[in-house]
Amino acid sequence: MVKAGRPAQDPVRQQERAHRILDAAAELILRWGYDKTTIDDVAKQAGVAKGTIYLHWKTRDALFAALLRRERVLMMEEVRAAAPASPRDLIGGLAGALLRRPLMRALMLGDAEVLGKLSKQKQESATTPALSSAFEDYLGTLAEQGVIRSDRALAEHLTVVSSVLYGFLFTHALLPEPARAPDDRLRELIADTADRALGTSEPALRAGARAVAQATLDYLDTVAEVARHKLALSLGSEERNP
Amino acid sequence: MVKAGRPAQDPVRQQERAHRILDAAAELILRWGYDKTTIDDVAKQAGVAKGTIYLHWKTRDALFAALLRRERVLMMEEVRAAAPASPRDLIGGLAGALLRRPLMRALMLGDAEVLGKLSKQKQESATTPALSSAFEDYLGTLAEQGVIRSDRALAEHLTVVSSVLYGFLFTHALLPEPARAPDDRLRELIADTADRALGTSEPALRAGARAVAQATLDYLDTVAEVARHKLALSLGSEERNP
DNA sequence: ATTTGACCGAATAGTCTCATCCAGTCAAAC
DNA sequence: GTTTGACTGGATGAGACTATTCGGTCAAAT
Repeated sequence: MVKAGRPAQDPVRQQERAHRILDAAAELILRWGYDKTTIDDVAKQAGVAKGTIYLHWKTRDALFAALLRRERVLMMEEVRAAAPASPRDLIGGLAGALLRRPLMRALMLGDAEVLGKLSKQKQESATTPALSSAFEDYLGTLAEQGVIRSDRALAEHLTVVSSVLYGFLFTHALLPEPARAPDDRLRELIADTADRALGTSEPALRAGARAVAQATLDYLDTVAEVARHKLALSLGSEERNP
Repeated sequence: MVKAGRPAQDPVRQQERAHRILDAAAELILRWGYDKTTIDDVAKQAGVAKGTIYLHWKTRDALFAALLRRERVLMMEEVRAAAPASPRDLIGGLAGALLRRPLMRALMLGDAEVLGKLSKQKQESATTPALSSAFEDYLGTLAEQGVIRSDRALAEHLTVVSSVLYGFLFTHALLPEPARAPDDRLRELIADTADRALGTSEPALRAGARAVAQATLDYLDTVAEVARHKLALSLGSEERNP
């Protein structure tokens, strides 16, 4: 009865509010887990009314999907900002970024404590065509420059990288605290293992190095761009179909 | 009053019976899963009375522990029989053997469908000292012969191998059938990745190769022997403490 | 001495009822 | 047009009780 309801309609303010809500959701989901974080909690934490949240997202799940998408964007931008110049740096960057982001880690490890039921769906993501082709382009360039072995199918390279990343992260999470290597060391081990697995570790020609670095950045740019695009859709109030 | 109840006491017959019971348990657990396999089922399948099972194992869990121990023995003997001559062959052999044995796979992947509650304990296994020292000896020899890099702690080598094995197997299991590489190929990828990660892939001197092969077999012998010993304890009617 | 299977009790599964929670809606306030 | 929060109803959980299952025992049979 006190506050007027009309200062807005400004799409910038709307975006800001969307992010405030996501901030609130992130904090609560990390503290209490997905299953125990209610929309009412999020609304209170974000300082908006519950109905407002439904102006942005049609369902609870859409809200959390947006949260994860935002997290992915932040992660990819962080990786990109480090300007990796080789697949090795790229993988190291990804590993480091994943280790540093609890939500991403939980998502990747299928952590039921944090993500509850949400973690069980998550194979919906049939990778966007744009991403596949960007990845293929990237590998193509790497092969041309002779920095990865060409006796293997692209799909196999993907399997190798995924498996190495996943294996180290998971094993790391399972290990009892005392025996665990520090995160930075783990990151090195991952980058090193994946790099050796991919490569003819021939140091690449001077000129090739530039092409590789450029391809790496291009690839990251594409990935980040796609991620941002998906996020943008998730902030407007778009819908996933059932 | 016709048949005496005394033909037995022959420890060989007892052993045979233990194995028959384990065979029965293996078949049932693979068909219906751990949670749904009852002692009565096992007894019927094995053609013995329920009480007889309790002459061999004090609890249901002890029976299944014995089953897994036996599986491990069989697997290690299979790997050993292939006479791997390098860490690469060893890891490939392990991967292949794991892929071929549903119970081992289920155990490794924590497959709740098959192993139910059992899969949640399984961190009881604080590796036997004998195994650790055998492993250290093995790595020591490899380092001496220059086939693995010596700029890394032993524990890290272990982490690397575990992570690679685990990562590939798990990713493999998650992937949708059509996209999955065939088991043989996967085995190659695993062996290759782990080998590159461990190694100075310098081909090792002629003389060194023999020493490496010998060390590999020695290591496997020790592991198999320890496994057999633990199994033997599990067949007698020994007890684990709570 | 060995083996058996009927038997026991603890744990689990099933059923019904009542209370609570919470995602999502919408009429009213601004 | 925008925001709100009381409200709804479907779902989920708590509680109380019964039925069934199954690990483990032991007296009897051989």
